[in-house]
Amino acid sequence: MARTQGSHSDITGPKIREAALRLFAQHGYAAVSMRQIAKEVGVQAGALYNYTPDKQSLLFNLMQGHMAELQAAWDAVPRADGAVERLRAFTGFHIRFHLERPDAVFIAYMELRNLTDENFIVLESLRRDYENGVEAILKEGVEQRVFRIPDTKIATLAVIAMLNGVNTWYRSEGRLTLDEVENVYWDMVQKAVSA
Amino acid sequence: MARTQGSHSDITGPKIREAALRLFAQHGYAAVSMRQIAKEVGVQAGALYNYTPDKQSLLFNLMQGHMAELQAAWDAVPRADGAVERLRAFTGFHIRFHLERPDAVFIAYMELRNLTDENFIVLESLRRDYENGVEAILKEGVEQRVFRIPDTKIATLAVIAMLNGVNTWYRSEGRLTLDEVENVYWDMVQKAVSA
DNA sequence: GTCTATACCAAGATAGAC
DNA sequence: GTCTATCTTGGTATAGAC
Repeated sequence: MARTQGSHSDITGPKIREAALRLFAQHGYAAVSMRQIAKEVGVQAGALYNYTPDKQSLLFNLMQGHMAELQAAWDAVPRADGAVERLRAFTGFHIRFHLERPDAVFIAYMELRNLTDENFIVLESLRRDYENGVEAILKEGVEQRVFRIPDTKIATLAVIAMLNGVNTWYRSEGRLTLDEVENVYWDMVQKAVSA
Repeated sequence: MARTQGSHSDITGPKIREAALRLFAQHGYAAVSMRQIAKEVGVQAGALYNYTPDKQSLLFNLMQGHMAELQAAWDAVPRADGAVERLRAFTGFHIRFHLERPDAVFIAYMELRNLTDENFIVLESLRRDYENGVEAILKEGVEQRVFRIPDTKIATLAVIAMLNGVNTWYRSEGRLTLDEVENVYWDMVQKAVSA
């Protein structure tokens, strides 16, 4: 018979984060109760408070962790030669990273409004850092005369918005492989910013 | 002294829709209570139920109304000559229509998960109709050899995702006029699908 | 058509036993 | 670290008076 009591701090913590991530993505932060999360994990609601001071912190930590991972992963991608190749690398990276974490991505974009003002500022700053990295590539390409872009800030947001769209329709069982998806988007991104 | 009781059916109905639209967009459907909506309108919570059978119907009607308006407005745009001009017309239409109704747009994309299964199917169908209209333009352009698009379905979603992005950053007091925004996006859209 | 009052239920969070 | 039990608040929705 399974134990229903005892210490499980090393596994319960991650399980709570996983359950919260999935449930928040599926139903929305406000629509998910602490009791629901606890049920998924297999503990009572009160036990959650050994791992998070409150529901808001749970959300914030998930979002902050996602953005930190995103930035760290992009920073770890080897710097390619020239703006065109760097943009191509970014396109592939961004698509793959996002497709691997649909829940975290969805939450990071959708639950900003449910953050406290304090937490919101932190997330906005992380998002801006990431965007600035992309804009730097576009600016570089404009200087090198390989891109022609009326407004690099808007183009940055447009490229990211376009790439994020892949999460709304891609299914791994679908007709296209990841490589094909990447190529289709790269074709569009590249032409969109081309000189 | 202001009346606190009496009949106001002709103004209360629209006021409820406006308040719900704004509050849902700002905080999310699940996070907004009927009491909050009532307070904005200036009535008691119970009075809302003279206008909607329940909270879910209120959301559904807002979303359905928005999509119906969107489709009707696009259908009313005069059909331009050739795929390129039609796509340009679409780009301008889509940007302007969406910027005029940021709250409704936000809800239409974000609150799908809070619809009942039945209502979700209806909305998805309306969304697909709209997308198909865009894809038809792209296909036409491919046939006429003015566009070169590896996958018209993906390109449709990519173009719409890119254009929707404008709602996340545009402010009417900002440095760009609507015409300039339109031109910047048209430059990117046109190049992205170009042959 | 709106009010007040309320039924009923579920939420977040805490206390104290084990 | 988890449990059970509970406090307090606020949710949707309804009933009946005006």
